[in-house]
Amino acid sequence: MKAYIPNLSVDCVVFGFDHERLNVMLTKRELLDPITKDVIFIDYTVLGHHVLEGEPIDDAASRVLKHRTGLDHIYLEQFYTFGGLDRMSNEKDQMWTKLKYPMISDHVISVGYYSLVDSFEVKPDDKHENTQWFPVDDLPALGFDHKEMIERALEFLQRKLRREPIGFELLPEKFTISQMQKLYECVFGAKFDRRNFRKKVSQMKYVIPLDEKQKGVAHKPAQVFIFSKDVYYRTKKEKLDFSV
Amino acid sequence: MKAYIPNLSVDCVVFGFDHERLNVMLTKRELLDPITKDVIFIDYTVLGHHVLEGEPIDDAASRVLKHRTGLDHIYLEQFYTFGGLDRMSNEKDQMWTKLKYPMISDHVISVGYYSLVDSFEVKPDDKHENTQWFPVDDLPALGFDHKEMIERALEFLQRKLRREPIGFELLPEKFTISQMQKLYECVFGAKFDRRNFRKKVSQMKYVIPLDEKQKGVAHKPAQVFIFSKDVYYRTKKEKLDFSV
DNA sequence: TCAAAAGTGTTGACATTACACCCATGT
DNA sequence: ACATGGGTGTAATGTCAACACTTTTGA
Repeated sequence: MKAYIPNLSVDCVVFGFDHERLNVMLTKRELLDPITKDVIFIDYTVLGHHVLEGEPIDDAASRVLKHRTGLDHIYLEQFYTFGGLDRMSNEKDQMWTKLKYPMISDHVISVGYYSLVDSFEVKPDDKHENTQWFPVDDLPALGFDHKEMIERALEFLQRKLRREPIGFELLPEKFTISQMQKLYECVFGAKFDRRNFRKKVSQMKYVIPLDEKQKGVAHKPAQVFIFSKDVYYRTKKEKLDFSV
Repeated sequence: MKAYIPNLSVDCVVFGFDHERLNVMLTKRELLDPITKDVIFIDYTVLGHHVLEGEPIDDAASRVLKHRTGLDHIYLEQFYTFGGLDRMSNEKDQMWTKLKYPMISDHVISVGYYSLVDSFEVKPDDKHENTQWFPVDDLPALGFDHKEMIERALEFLQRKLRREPIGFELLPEKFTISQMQKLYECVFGAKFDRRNFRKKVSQMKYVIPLDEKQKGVAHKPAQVFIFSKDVYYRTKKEKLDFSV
């Protein structure tokens, strides 16, 4: 077991989509009085851990994800590094740190990553105790600066999704246009016109219809699509317009 | 004098515009054989330094800038954190580190910032020895992973400039549309149509014409403009289109 | 008077928006 | 048979790209 770098951690904001809402995976943090065993506070944090000596930070982020969710080889991207002094300055965070990690510096820099998964692949009640999904627009009390961290991750995701087809990481392999539209609406917090959305999607050559329809739904079954990374990379070209 | 955090540094990619090209400020790094005093190698690095204990990383970046250029209160934004193991793996970087900073870990995480200044405000031959401007499209040999760092900073700058009017940080307070166009062309590495560019600029309410013309130029003198941050913030609104 | 950059409008192609009706399925 | 979401086209508007000539100054 290698030693931790005392003032460097990674935090992963794991986004999941359940075809209704955009969710974030959070871990319960419960501080008990060491003597009376009373609950001092309960709140939640994103998944994080200290970086090990000699460990590349990207690997540290993968390690955290793997360890806390069992997931491997999923979309993971660094978005921002949080290094203010105030990030641990709440009273409860101070207590938590002193009681649980007395050897850790009170100035921890944290490299923020975000990750995209299909919510259905990670069940909230799995063996991963104390870890569950919360809708991004209805978050519980959060520890440290994790509220800001989630907001920033979401902005980053929005900007990225405007430029690149990463939304498919949040969808099952086979999906319908409606599911895709719902996803975009959740991420951007906006409504889109159904016909215009479909028009746009039909111009994306890398969203490919299958010879397959939805089954078991009480309405006209929808066409099923897959995303082809391959076609995407072969057909993409840079746009050079500048705006604002 | 506070202690450094041994494996955490900040690096600032300082961009400057001299109305001809986009430049980066680099420091000469010269390694001499400790016995024979022969030059072992010469190359350049961006401006960086270790973070101090208890110092917010944004402050560390400002400190580096102030110390190395004398500049204060200039545009400064974090863009990416570099934390691979290979960033110091070149033989020359290893030698440099062993000879100059033997106490430093060989796994240093570096938070990358970029900064925007008007090149004319920082003269390359100032008292800031060993620091000079290089065109981004004609860089010398660079130490560590600083080539990748500059490329990434430039991409980041491009994306930011598409969204927000930060180009004015690279221009003098009063500027002409041609200077502005040249800047955009340098940053994006593209040519724009003069009339279309002017049309676009004239829609930007925050680019305000002065009652003033260029002087001493051997052609029709150009209208002079200023940028109003104020007007920008009052008139901006989010765009919600998603592309690709 | 010449060289050099400033300034100015129109057109066609394309993308974006707004909008209403019929279809296939399960219950 | 009905409720539910699936699927489709057009017209109006806005945005982008391409393009050539006249003006003002200093040398």
